[in-house]
Amino acid sequence: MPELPEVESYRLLAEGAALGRRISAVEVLDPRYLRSGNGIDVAGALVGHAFLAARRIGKLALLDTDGGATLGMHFGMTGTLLVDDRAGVDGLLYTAHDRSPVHERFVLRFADGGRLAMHDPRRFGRVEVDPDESRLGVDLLEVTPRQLGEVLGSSRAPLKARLLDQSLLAGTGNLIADEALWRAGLDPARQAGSLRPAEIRRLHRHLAATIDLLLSRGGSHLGDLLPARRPDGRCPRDGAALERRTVGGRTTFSCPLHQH
DNA sequence: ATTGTGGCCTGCCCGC
DNA sequence: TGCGGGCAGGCCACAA
Repeated sequence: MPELPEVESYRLLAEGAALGRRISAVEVLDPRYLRSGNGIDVAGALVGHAFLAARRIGKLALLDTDGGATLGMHFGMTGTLLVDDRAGVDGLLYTAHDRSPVHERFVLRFADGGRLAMHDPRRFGRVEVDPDESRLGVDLLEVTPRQLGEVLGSSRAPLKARLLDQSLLAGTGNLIADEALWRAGLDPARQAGSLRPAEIRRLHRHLAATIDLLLSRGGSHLGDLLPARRPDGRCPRDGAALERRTVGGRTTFSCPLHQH
């Protein structure tokens, strides 16, 4: 699913194509897609209003309306944002070949006849009005070395698990975590609190470089490690057989030769 | 409190 | 060719 680069492309799409258009209708095609713990009436909050700004915190896209309400969109593992049937990114696995309307879960109609839709075959995504933004930690694009040190803290959890904890560091997904740790030469399973200051700085540098690279390439699935993320995969750097494990509950590939 | 696990869903790929 | 099992980039509730 979308990691930060994909959600950023959705944000850019919304910013360029959805701002200033009056919303005329809300279609919740899948009732479970609505996360309505705060009891806010989605249609009531959106209809008649227009979006003023498109923001993003981690993997959460946020559209602020001129009525004061904010539409929050999570894309789960297979979600895509469509505006007037243009997609935010191409080449997303699982959805690239199939944008069948039956997989649309949430649609906004604009008074000008256009539409904004969330397409999500696997239905792990969610929409919510006025989501609690404080649930999310510092955004991966903005984290400082000092903040990264605080994210890791003295935790005994695996390093990778901490990087994936959205309440601490927002935006890191499984692929980006593997790619950055591979580049930084750090073992994903190491206790987070065991990193020395120099290693934290190194990790910060490689996280930043990784996200910049993937943003410029246009997708979290375009990393250098990704082609080797398969059985019998070999480290693109030194040719060693990659190790495949579950770390932090997620499938993890790493190089036993240069990641410590 | 922190850390780990199962479950949510659907589609694809592989092996039999 | 058909079918079952395993697997997938996220997140949440719950258990220990």
